Amino acid sequence: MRLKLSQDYRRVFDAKCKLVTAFFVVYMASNQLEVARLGVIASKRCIRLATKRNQVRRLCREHFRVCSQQLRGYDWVIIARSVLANQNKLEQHRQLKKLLYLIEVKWLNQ
RNA sequence: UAAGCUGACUAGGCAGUCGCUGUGAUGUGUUUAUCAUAGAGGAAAGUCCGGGCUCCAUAGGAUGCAGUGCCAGAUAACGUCUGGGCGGUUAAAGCUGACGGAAAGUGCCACAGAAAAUAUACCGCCUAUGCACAUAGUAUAGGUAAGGGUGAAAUGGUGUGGUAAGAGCGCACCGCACUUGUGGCAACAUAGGUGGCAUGGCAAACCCCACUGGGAGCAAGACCAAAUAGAGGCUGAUGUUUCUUUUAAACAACCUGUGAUCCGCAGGCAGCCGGGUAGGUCGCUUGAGGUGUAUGGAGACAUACAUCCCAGAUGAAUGACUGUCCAUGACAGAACCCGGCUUAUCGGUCAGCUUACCAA
Repeated sequence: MRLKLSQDYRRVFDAKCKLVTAFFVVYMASNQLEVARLGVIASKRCIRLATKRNQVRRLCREHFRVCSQQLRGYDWVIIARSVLANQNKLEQHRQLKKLLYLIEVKWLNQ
């Protein structure tokens, strides 16, 4: 599901549960729901061309959809950093997989 | 067949699985399931023009400012498009144009050159007179602008007559100006006559002439709900008259709006600082709409009839994976909507035209 409301975003940021890599910044906060909700931020300042911005957003959403069973019960916000735009598609895929693995190790196993 | 030019179209296809957004239907009953269906571009981009739409209680006049600038037409409108004229360019098809005015005025024209615009005379050419035996030379006075040299540009060009040497001084042709006729809606073209050369270039220098332009933009704007708050600070709220006074009214001034200035018009509290918010619904997609046929037109386009409904998000929907085929997929993502222009772009298809070669 998509994270839509402004107040939800603020709640996630205020939870201060974050993970930083070279390509992404991920915030997490628990919600009292049965599903996982995701918001992707790809700002115009980081990724200039609209096509690339859309591409990154879709990739993120797709990867989280695949893993949505493990991630349920939490709200997630992914911020894409400007380095990501210069990578090709294959590299972006690899980085996303790596990110998901890191998330699993850090939070879900606890 | 090859090379080139012009115009139009297209922008990986097919099958399967999972998912996203809108709409409709059904169920459940209050926000979710299931099914069906639709879902980015030729430039969606740059925001460079024009228009619709909305608001600013009006848009009226003068000046200014900005834009446009051969002619005719198309259009809602345009700086766009079509056709034509003229200039430039190409072997041709074609391409291309800041294409009104320099005898209204002001200004500028580096270097070189005598002289860059009131003209003038450096080297020259020629005549007369003096010096000199004389040619030559030199000095003075005068006549010239043919030749040389400079420059991006030199005061009509070429030829011929003419002359002391020369000169539109005369003549022929070309150019130019004026004028008359013819063709054309017009730009303009063309034929005749007259003049005897006047008007160097730059208007992408100011300027003049003609025409056009009120401003701001969908975060426009309308409604609903909540919250601060009809809160705080600062600035200006004047004078005269009427009235016993307050209030109120009139006139002048002042302030605000009419985003350049003045007049005019409207209003009487207005402006600034600082703080907070921007949640929902509408606007929001049926439109100068698309497609087809017919008619009119040289064309841009117009008219009539038939038919179709074709994105509408808002922390922002089009994706991922698998198989397969080929040429191995460029530039690139709607955000109120249209008409253009400009820029980016791997390719592919079709039509017309030109030239060259070959064959008949």
